[in-house]
Amino acid sequence: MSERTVGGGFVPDVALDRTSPVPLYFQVATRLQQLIEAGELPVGGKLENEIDLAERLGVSRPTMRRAIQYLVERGMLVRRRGVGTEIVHPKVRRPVELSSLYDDLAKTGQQPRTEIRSFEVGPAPDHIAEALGIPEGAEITWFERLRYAGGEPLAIMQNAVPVAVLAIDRDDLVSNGLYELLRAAGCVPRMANQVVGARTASAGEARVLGESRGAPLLTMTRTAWDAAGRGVEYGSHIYRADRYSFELTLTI
Amino acid sequence: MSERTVGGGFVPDVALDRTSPVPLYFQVATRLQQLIEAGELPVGGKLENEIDLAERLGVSRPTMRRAIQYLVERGMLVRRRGVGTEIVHPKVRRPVELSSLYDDLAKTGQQPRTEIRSFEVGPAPDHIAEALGIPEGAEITWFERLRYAGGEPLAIMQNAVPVAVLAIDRDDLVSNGLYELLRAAGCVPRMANQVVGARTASAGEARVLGESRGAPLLTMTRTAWDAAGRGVEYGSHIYRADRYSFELTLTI
DNA sequence: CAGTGGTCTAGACCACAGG
DNA sequence: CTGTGGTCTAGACCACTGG
Repeated sequence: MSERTVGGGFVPDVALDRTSPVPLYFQVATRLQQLIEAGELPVGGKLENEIDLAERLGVSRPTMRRAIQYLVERGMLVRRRGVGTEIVHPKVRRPVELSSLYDDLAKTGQQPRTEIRSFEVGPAPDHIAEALGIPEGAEITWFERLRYAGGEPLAIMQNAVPVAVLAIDRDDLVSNGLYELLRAAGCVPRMANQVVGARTASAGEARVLGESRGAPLLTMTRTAWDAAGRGVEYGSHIYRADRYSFELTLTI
Repeated sequence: MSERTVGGGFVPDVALDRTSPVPLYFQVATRLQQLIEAGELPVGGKLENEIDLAERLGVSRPTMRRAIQYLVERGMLVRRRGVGTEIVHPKVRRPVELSSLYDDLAKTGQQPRTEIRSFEVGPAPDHIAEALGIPEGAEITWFERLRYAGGEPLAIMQNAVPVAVLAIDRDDLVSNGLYELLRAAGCVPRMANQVVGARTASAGEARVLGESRGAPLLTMTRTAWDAAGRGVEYGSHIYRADRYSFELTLTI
C-alpha cells in the first residue's frame, strides 16, 4: 500500500548532516516540525509508518522513533498502536516555562525599567529557609524591586536568593532580570512551585503602584529549584491586575 | 572501583516479572522510585552507572536507560555526562495537572455543592468557536454554575463544551465535576491554555458570591484540548480571592 | 587517562486495530 | 489476516568530566 504516501503526509527527503554535533533524531524532528508548520504535512492526515520513514530517511528505527516521540511530547503528533501516527493541530506549543517578567516585557517590546527599593544580605527568615530547603539562618540576598513598563509602575517584587547559590550584585539587578542573572551564573531553574492569588491594594501599595486604594492586585509566590534540587529563588510578587495576567500552557 | 556501590546508592536485586504485561523499563523505574522514597537509596548520593546496573538487574542497557530517563523526567534523578547519576531531593513531584475545582475540594474534604444557574444548547459565539478551533456556529452546551464549599459560595463558572464532544446531561453536572464527566466519556484533556488574572467584583457578582462590591476576584479563562488536538472545553471562571488561589508545580 | 552518560544501529518479538 | 506502534536486545562509537 504505497498510495498511503500520496493521500497522507508524504515526507520529502530530508538532508541530514552526520558530521554535525546536533543529534540525528533532533535533526529529523526539527525537519518534521517545519514541514507540519509550513503545511506541507497536512494537519489531520496520517504520517507514514515509522519503518518506511526510517528507511527512506536513512536512519535506524529507534532513531526515527525518538524523533517522532519528541514531537508527540510537544503535542504535534498522536500515535495509536495498530492505527498509525496522526498529525495534530499545532495549537499552542509554547512549553510551560517559568515566567520571567523582565523577559516577557522585553519580548513584547515594552521597555522594562527596574528600581531597587531595598537590598540587603542577611540570615534567611524561617519561612523562606523552609521554602528553599536551606538551613535556618543561612545567608540570603533579599531585595525589593519596583518594575516599570512603558513608564508606568507594574509590579512590586520581593525576592530572596541564597548567597551560596549566587552572590548578586545590586547594579546587575537594574539592567537584567533575575532569571537572566541566574542563568548567566550557570544556575538554571528546573522546577518551581507557584501560588497565584488576588487581593486588594493597601494604601501604601497603591501609592507605589500609581493606583488607588482597593485596586485589584495579582499576587504570586514562587519557589524555584535547579536540576540538582537546590532551592535557588524565593519570590513574593504583586502585580497591577489591570495591566498583567499570567498565561500558561499545560501539557499533561 | 567497586566501592562506589558501598558509599553510593546500592540497588538491591530487583525481582522482575518478564511474563507481566507491565513493561520491563517501568518495573525497574517503579522499583527504583520506591527505593528512593523509602530512603534505601540515599538522597544526594550517586546511583551506580547504568552499565553495571543493567547487568546486575538482568536487562539491556537501553532498557535500563529508559527506566532512568523516566525518573529524570519526574525530577528524581539528575544525570551529567562524565559524572554520573545523582539522586535528588524528591521535592514536589506532583505533575502539572489541569486543576478541577470539584476534585480539589473533594480531595481536601470540603464538601462541594453545585448550583446550575443556566443551561442551554446552541450555536457557539465567535470568540468561543475560535478558542476551541471549531466551526463558527457549531453547537455547544453552555452553562453557568455556582460552586459552594463548606456552605459558602466560592466561584461562578461559565463553561462551553461542544456537543460533538459530549452531550452533557444537566443533572450530571450537579453531582460531578466537569472534568470527571469528560473523563468518563473517554475524553481526556491533554493540553490546556490558561490565563489567570484579577479584578474587583461588580455589584451583581458580589451579591451572588456573598461578598461586598469591590471585593478582589481571581479570574481564569481556559481552553482545553484532548490528545488529538480537539477542543473539548472552554471556561471562564471567577473565584473569591479570599478563599481560593491557584497552586501549580512546573517542571521545565 | 579511565569512567561516565549520549547516540546510533540492526535486528527480534509482541500487542493491538482493522478489514 | 496484515499493518501498525511498543518493547527489548547486544553491541558499537562518541563526547564529556575528572583526576
